[in-house]
Amino acid sequence: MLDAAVRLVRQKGFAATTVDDLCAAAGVTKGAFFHHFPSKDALGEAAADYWSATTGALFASAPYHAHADPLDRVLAYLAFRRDLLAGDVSEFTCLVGTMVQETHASKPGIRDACDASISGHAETLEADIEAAIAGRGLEPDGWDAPGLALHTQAVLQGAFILAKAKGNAAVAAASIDHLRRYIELLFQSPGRTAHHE
Amino acid sequence: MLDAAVRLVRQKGFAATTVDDLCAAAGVTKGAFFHHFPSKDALGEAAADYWSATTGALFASAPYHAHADPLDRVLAYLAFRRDLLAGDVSEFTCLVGTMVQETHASKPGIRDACDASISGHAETLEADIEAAIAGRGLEPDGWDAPGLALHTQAVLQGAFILAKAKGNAAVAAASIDHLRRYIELLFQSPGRTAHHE
DNA sequence: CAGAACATACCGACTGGTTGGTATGTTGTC
DNA sequence: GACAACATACCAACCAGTCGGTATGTTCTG
Repeated sequence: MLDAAVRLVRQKGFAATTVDDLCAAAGVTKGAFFHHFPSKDALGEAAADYWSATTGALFASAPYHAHADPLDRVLAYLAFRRDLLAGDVSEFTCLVGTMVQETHASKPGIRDACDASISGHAETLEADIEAAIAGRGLEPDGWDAPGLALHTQAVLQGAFILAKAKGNAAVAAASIDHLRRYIELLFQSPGRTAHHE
Repeated sequence: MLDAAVRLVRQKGFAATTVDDLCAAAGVTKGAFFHHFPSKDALGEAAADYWSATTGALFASAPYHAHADPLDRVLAYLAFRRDLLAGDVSEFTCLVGTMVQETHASKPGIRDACDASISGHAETLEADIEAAIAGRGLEPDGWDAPGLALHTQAVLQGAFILAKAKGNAAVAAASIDHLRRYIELLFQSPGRTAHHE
């Protein structure tokens, strides 16, 4: 049922997804729906939490953590995100990024659940960024690890919007490449030679 | 009427904005609405076009074009975008970015109008980026001016999503700062000293 | 210039279908 | 038989869109 919600909301948005749609897609009746969720909004929050849990598990078990160097882990994370851009647009875009656009002003519960999902995911990057900063003796001027972690999420969310507008993943991949280039440049101490690309 | 549409859709999204809402906000009757627009979807397309026109005029007359150096114009554009992050979230976020999320799969007309708005705006940056590349004798490796222009729009759109999730503009400003830093690093030839910041 | 014929802009009650939600069964299980 | 997990039937509110009608031009014709 939550899977159906994720699928439909990613395709049509939250407001345009009706409870009847949801029930039909999940193969349950309306009675069952309202047995489990007190309202459609509650389903929205539950879907956001479910999204946090499933994507959290996906990223926790992803191979990019294996790299010894923390910066390599961050760059491998981006490569992993890039590899996920496959299939139809609605299959790789972000549920909570979509929902928060519609609900940010009118449904605080859903908005907060979406924020928790995005911010929580960003936090999983902070330790690696922090370690990369410390490991290279960098002294960031005007930025820090939490801020850079959030910026990566902003780039990804924006990449999804462009992909939706253009109907293809290529433009999103290009933005991720720019983000990778940025991080490489950031962590290139002034005197060092460029990374091999 | 189009102003009311922009305001309401930015607040609630396209699907959640009803024609009656629109009429009440614009002070017109339903008869008048359907006299001017054959359908709600047509209003959506018209609103996207109106958005292209009004934002186009805003940016065309903005002061950032005055700089002599093309790279300075690009950086001043970003400073201008940063300055626009004032007031309520729904007052500085992007209409077409919001609409395309909901309509990309089901309403091709609106999606294309949104794409035209974003892509058209990105194109206004291309000449300056191109001139900055040429003026510095840069030989971009793996990127070009149109791609970087689109990336700026991705960052801005993503910044808006984070601002909506967190309910404040600060996180969006931070992402624009990262983008500015990226562009500064990109245009810093390997041997040159860093820009004053 | 008078007046018929037509066009445009608008009104608001109405409609058929849809919406989120409820009230009341029925079924399976401990 | 008690209680959770459903199913069915239903409702009032709401939705986009329609339709008959009006008021105000505009154009054409003699």
